Amino acid sequence: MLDDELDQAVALQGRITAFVRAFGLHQPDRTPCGTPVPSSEAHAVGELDRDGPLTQTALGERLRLEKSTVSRIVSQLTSRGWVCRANRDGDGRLVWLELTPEGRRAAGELAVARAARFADLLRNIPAEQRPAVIEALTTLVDAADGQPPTAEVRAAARD
Amino acid sequence: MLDDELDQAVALQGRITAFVRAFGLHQPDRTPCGTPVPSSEAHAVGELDRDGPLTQTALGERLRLEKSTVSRIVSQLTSRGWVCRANRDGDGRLVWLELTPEGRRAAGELAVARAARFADLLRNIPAEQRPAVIEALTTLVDAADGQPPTAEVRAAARD
DNA sequence: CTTGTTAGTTGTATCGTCGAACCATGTTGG
DNA sequence: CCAACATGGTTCGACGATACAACTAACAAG
Repeated sequence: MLDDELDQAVALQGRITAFVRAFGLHQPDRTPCGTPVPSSEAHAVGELDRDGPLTQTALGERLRLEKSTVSRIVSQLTSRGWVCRANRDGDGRLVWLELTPEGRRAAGELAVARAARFADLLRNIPAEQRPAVIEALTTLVDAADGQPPTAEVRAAARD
Repeated sequence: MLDDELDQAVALQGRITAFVRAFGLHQPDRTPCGTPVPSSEAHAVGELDRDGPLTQTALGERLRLEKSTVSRIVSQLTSRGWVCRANRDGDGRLVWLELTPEGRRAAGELAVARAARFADLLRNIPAEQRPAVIEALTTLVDAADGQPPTAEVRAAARD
């Protein structure tokens, strides 16, 4: 590995770390809404709002979460009355998740709150640099997708 | 707000969300090392390794964590024998944190492991785009710093 | 109908963080 | 000089987020 590459890797690491801290991704953010909503639930609701009814595994793949974790999140959402678990005819094992009208309303409010947060962030980026930043993030996501931190990878990395 | 800006905000949000998921920032990552080290401890050690002895509040500011959280992390690190708490002469309230030789060794190993992770990421970014990505992240950190998610801000956002 | 697979659930463990209450130790103004 | 305030840390209790393992129910083949 060239020194130049090593320098770049170090820089990348520093920037990402700094961003995580500066943007508060560490913190157990209670997303604002009528009642405070845990962010994991907010993510799930957002996904269901965008991509219609999903099974739990499908939702888990989108969120990159373990099925057990998804099951718990969904339980919380149903007890909130935002999601309904349905067994459509066909495969009896599948649990189809769909937002209730309440859930759709909540999803809308959450989307607004989130948008405001990101609009603030955007406002602090000089206008002429915005496209470049968005472009760069796209590149970064693609790069991260190339080395998905699945359970196997993480387990291997631990050894 | 212009529609264009709104579109950009939505794009930004999507990219950041995608990156968080793709890079696994959600997951309780046990950083590899001799023994698995919780990532919060790894961050603290890294900071102490870079910026010499620090007081706990100083460390907390760097990590953007509450003093109670820092106290707990430091306790774990001292019980690991990686950090020593010292009371220098002067202000008797201050607790100065310094890595032990063991701690410095561990910090080195952790740095290597982390560097490998980011080198992998870098390798998935086309070489000619790397400087642009790093530059964009710098811009993003600055933007995030402009609206630091401190306790007051988060509390205000909740209301 | 037995064997194997797949979708979800539940139990257990760990990590990560905050806020409030509390205790020292300093600092400052009367 | 001492009372009142400020500051750095610690402890306690709570909650969020996640994983893995063991289990059940439903399906799929042979």
